[in-house]
Amino acid sequence: MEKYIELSNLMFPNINKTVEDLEKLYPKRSVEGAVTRFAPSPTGFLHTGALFTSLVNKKIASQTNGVFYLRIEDTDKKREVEGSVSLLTAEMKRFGITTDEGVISDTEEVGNYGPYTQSKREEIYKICAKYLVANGLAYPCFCTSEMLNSTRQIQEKNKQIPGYYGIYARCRNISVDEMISRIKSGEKYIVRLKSSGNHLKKVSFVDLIRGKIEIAENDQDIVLIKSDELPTYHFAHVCDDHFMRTTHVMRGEEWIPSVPIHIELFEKMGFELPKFAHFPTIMKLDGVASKRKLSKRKDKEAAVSYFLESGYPTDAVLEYLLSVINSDFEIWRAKNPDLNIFDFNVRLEKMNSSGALFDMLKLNDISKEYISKLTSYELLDNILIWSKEFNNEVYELLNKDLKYSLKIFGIERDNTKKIRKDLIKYEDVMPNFFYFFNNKFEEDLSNGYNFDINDKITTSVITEVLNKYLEIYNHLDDKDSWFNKVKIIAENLGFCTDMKQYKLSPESYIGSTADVASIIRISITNRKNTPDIYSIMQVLGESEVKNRINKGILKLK
RNA sequence: GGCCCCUUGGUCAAGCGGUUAAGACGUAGCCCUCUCAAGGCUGAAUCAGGAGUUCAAUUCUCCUAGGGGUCACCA
Repeated sequence: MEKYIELSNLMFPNINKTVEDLEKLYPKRSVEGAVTRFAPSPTGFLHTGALFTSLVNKKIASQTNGVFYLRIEDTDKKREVEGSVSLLTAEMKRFGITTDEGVISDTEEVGNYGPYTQSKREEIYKICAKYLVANGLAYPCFCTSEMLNSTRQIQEKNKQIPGYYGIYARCRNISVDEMISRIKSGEKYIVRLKSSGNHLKKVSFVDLIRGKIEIAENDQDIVLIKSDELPTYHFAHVCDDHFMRTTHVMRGEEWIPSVPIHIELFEKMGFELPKFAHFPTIMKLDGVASKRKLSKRKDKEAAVSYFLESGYPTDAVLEYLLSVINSDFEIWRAKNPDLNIFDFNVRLEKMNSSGALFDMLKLNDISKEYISKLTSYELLDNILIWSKEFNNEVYELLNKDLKYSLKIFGIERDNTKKIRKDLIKYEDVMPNFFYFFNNKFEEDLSNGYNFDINDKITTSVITEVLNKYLEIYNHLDDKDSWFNKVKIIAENLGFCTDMKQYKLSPESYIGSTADVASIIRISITNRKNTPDIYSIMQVLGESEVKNRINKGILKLK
């Protein structure tokens, strides 16, 4: 016993605080709700799966009046990407994933359980490691990575479980005296757990999503403190979640296999075990039959920045995520179309435990629906905000004449139940509405008109329609009289004005009223699918409408 | 390969021993219609396979298969 204490003092000469001191410094919280956290590594960007993890962690805390905090796990200095933390916090904020505590920017944090950045918690980990060494539960390991590699090769050759355990854990059997003298002589070492687990026995724990899970006990003498003096994930997780008083550890399912390590660590430290929940992975179909994790390199939708850049409303993305993973969200949404997404109660036990495929089509539908509910004011506002950041051309165009822009978005939107759903994301504005801007329209026209309706509608028919239309066009007409005039043109030129009739014998006519309308639509917008032509003309104004029709006639000659 | 997790239509997903096996997206058709849409209606399409338990199995148990994850001084 004495020897272990001597060893621990030798290994951690500058550590004077004890685990008891930490217990006092970070007392049990008085909140009765769940204490949850989101603990990403600063490796560059917010992953879509991570957005989901943070959403659920936040929800579980807020639903129970608990605490949700952000911790940065930066113990791997090699993988760290500069600027990640500010990007991460900014992106979370954009999606409304606000925290009660923890890191809030790359320089600031709030709360009494910090620091919330692991690299600043070195002393805490060392206090804990020293405790373990002093009690003979951890030891210094002098093995070099070459030695480790060669034993791994031997193990693989002999088809044995790889790793540092049993007879392969050679440093665990070195006498304490020898450890002390080797350290004194300046030999380099790391700190390992002295595992007492048995691989043939099982540990079980209750996963809040999956129920009881049984796995073999950990028997590996895993690394606690690396040669850079920072802890490994496992050790940091146990120390942090204990002293930050996390009650619910909720993370991706890739952590399930290492839970036995964590359980052993919690027990050796004498810490109470938190509750665990492991989320399924969001997958993507790769080829025909095989699935894989969303990957940043292959899938644009793996990074939440993609949704931001293309202008998906952030709530639509969250809504999609919830609908993918939580069974009754869509039913709730149907019943409560106007409630905020954060009013939905997430229930872990209702969460699906199998990995879901990311379905862009479904996201698009949700997003379309979301945008269709906005008023023209809200839409313009959102697009202005989006374009200012991501598409300057759109911003300039819309901002030049706000009244005009508002009119564009008002078409078939305000005061109507028949709202169009042309926009999936804000990025779609220009492809859909370019023709409201003369220079954009001209640009589009440089590839020619696309009057491709049917074989009987030749250039001369089109010219005739346009000429007639110009004759009768009156900008002051209301919608009904305007359409009546269109019908008259159609009738005079041999088009069928009765759709039913036309469907019965299309061969007896050049086309239908619909085709006449198409001709007018194309001459004004060069598109076959647009909102109501009458409304478009009203927004464009009389002279521009005449101008465009004249231009069409000229170009066709 | 060992261990772990998962498996209801094309996708997401209700279901928790007896159901005509919800719903959404997508898809096909029809209706509405003065254009483009929007909307409405209808249809096609699912319990991975095999044993067992049971009067009864999508539901419980076991096996097989498939998919995914994990086996670092990375998280």
